[in-house]
Amino acid sequence: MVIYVGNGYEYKFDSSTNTVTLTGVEHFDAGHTFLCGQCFRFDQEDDGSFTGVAHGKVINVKTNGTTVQIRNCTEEDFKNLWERFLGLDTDYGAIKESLSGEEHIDKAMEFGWGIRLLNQEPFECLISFVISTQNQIPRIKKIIRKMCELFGDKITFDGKDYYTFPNCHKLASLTEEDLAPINAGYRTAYILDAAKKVASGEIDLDIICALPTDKAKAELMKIKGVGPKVADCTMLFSLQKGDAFPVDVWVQRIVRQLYLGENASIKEISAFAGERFGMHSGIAQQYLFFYARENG
DNA sequence: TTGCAGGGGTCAA
DNA sequence: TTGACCCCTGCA
Repeated sequence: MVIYVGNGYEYKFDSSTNTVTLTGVEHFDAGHTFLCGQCFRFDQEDDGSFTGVAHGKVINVKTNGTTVQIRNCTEEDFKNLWERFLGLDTDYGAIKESLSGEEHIDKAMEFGWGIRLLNQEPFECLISFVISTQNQIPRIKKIIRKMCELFGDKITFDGKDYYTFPNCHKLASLTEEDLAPINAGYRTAYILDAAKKVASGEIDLDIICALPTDKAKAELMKIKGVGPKVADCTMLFSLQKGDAFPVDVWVQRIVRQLYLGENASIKEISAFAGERFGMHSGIAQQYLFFYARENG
C-alpha cells in the first residue's frame, strides 16, 4: 500500500512489523533533529537510529537519505501523533527559502540541514527545560530518566524497558523528599511548583497555546524557575510558537560573533532575531545553536 | 586523590 | 544589577 500524504513524500505501512517507511522526505535527519538539543528523551542506537518515548509510546526513527523508517508505529499513530511530533507536516523548504539570503544563516542551515522542530508534549517540555537551567545535557537527561523511572509507567520495546513521562497530577502529588533521588538540586522546588500550577488549572497550557507569543511567555513566567529562556524553549518546542527565540549562552556567543559584536545585550539579541528572522526565529535559533555548539 | 571552576538560568534582595 | 544556587563533570 502506498499513500500520498501531502507534504511531498509517500509512505508505506507494514502491519506485520508495525513499521512505517516514508520516501522522498527532504530536510529531515534524525541525528540533526534529536541531537540539536530540543529534546532529552531520544537516544542514539548502534545502527544510528534513535529510540525514545513520547505520547506514552516508544518509537525508533531511522533516516537514510530521503527515506525515513519509523518502527513500533501503527498507521493510525503515524497520522495522529508522529507525523506532527516529528514536524513532518511542515514545509521546511519554504521556511528555509524565507530565511536564506545572508551568508551566516545560509551556512548554519546547510550545516544543520536536517533539523526539524519537534512538536513535543507541553507539560513534559516545560518540566524538562525547568530542569535544564544552569545544567549540562548529560545531567539533564540523567535527571529526566530517573524521574521517569520512578514516577512514569514502564513500557517494553525490543526487550528493553522504557518509561513514560509522569503527568502533572502524578508530579503534583509528590514532595521534595519523594523527588530527592533524582538529584535535581534546587530545581526540585521548581518542578513541584510547575506541576501544581498545571494540575490545579492555574496554568492552562492549552489556553496558553492559543495566546500570542508575548502573552503566552508572561503566563509561563508565573511559574517558579521559568524565566525568559525556559519560557521560550517551552513555547518553541511544544506550543507551536515559531517566533520564540530562546537566548542561551551558545546563541549569545554566535549572534555576538556573527552579527552584533561583543557588547550586545540579551535584549538586543532578541530584538535582532525578531527583525531578522521574524515568524521563523525559532528554527533559525536551532540552526545557529547547532552550528555554534558542534563547531565550538 | 583532592580541589576548584563552571554549567542550555532564575530568584531574591 | 548582582550573588547564590544543587549537583556533576572536567581538568589541574
